Amino acid sequence: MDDLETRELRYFVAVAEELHFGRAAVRLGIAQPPLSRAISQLERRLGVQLLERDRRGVALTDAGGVLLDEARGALDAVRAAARRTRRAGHSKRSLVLATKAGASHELLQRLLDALAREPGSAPVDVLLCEVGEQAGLLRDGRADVALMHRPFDDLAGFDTEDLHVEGQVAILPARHPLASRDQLTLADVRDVPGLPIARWPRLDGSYPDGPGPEVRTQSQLAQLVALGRTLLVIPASSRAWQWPEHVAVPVVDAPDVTTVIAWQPGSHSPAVASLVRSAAGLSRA
Amino acid sequence: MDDLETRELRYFVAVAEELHFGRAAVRLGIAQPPLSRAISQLERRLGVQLLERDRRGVALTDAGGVLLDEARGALDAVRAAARRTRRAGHSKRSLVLATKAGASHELLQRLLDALAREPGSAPVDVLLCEVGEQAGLLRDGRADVALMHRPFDDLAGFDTEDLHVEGQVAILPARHPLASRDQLTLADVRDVPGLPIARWPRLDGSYPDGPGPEVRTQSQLAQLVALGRTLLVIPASSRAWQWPEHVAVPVVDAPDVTTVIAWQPGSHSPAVASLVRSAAGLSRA
DNA sequence: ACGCCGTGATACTCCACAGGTATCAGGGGA
DNA sequence: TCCCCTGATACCTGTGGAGTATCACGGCGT
Repeated sequence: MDDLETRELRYFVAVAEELHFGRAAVRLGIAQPPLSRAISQLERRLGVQLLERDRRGVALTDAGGVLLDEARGALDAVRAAARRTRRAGHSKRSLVLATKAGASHELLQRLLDALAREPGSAPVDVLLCEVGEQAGLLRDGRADVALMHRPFDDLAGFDTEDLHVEGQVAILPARHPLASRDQLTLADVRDVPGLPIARWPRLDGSYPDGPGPEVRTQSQLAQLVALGRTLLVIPASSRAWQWPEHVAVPVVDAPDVTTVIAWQPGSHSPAVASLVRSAAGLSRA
Repeated sequence: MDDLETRELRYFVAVAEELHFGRAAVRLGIAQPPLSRAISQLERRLGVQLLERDRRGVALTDAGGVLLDEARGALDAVRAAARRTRRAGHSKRSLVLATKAGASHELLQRLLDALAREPGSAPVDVLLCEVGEQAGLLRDGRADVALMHRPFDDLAGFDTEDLHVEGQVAILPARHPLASRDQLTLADVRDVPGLPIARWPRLDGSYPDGPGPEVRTQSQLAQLVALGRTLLVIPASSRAWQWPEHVAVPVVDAPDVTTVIAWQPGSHSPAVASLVRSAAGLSRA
């Protein structure tokens, strides 16, 4: 019962994602026949059919779906091992903190200040990323800790510590009728004529239906807001990237947003532990 | 920047654990020279020194320590991928539930009864294991869910749902002076003459100092209790494996024990989800 | 109806590299 | 001093991963 090699997992993930041997082979930088052989050998080794080949394309079996999930996780773990080891060895003892660009700006500022004052703490590199990217960065070792936001981000599989709770505000052009109100409800901001809420892609890259503009990055969104083309409901602290000609109005019944610091469980790294302790202490102060 | 292969990780873990190339090679079933080469190639690939070879043995560098941690996790993930895929394919749609032998007996009974009554739920295989084994079983895919006990078990890295909270009791021979009390404190049961508390091995296999007998398995412990050689403080529900000539006295200031059901986060398996839902519903009823 | 394209599978060839054996180098301990 | 035990080196061998060429087959165009 010997272990699978990461090469086999990598090959399978490519085929399972492309559902096409030829394209998967190109993506992997090898020829198609070795890939075919590798996959059928993998199926033989596992004693399980992973792919349904009816001509014109390929489909995943149930077992194949399970392996796709598991293999992604396993590959992330292998890559994290390499990344963390390299960083530990190159003895830049710095930690990488991932956070959504623009979010929790003030909290981050205070955290970095506090760490700078703390003697003997590792230097922190800040890695600004797009929405939802943090989980992947943590999982494959490109980041050591991340600031994430409940209930938006998926915290499954991480250890977390709550840092900050806040309400949400709606961002509106200053001259908009709703902008003069001193509070709003979710009902008020749903289906505002001329200010539809932007649509983010699903995991598979497709967009839900609706009137709002399609958006993939925070900077796209920021520009649409500046143009007065979309309405935004965001945590109060995100106003750090404020637009001068817009106002923020509290949305009283929007769910509270908790900023948490997240890290890989079982990390055993004293540097991570001490950073988390500093952050937690900060929020209690 | 190609990925590490599981073979390399396996080799490194063997050397790092044995701190001896020869023994590691035997354990891996290969000769020593290829192992030496594989490790130094791994060091070259990572650009990091992993081992300090001063003649007479080998020591881990800091980076080596990091890799040992990470590699164990990565190997578990790879093995879990293979195990779960095999099980998914062989279409015995059963789930494996791991639990400490003897613990939470009544809760387990009710859970299994409830699942048996539930139409369309997957059959459950119960895997009885020793103290602390559950985490490893979940991590490498030998089990799908586990009953674990806070604060005893390390729940880091798992999703959990609380099922049951209970106090702890001391198990004493019926004729012991303390047995007639209707409650005890931790101070009462510490250093009871003639009834020292058993010592469990540490992670490295060594035992802490103390007067109590050394113990590795639950059945060893059960026998020592039956012989009246040791005193036991355990969750009240564990009395399911009761000894007729012993009594259980509540220890009022011992920390409460919470029985939780734990699973791998991001499991995406509907069978696991429905089992957890059943269990959670059970505890609310 | 026929032939063409695009799919994945096979047949074979080749060489890179994992693994084996033999041996070296050096530091402690008897 | 010698010997043993450590890990490293040198060199050889065979497996198997990867390449090229080709097949088998179904859909679809004309």
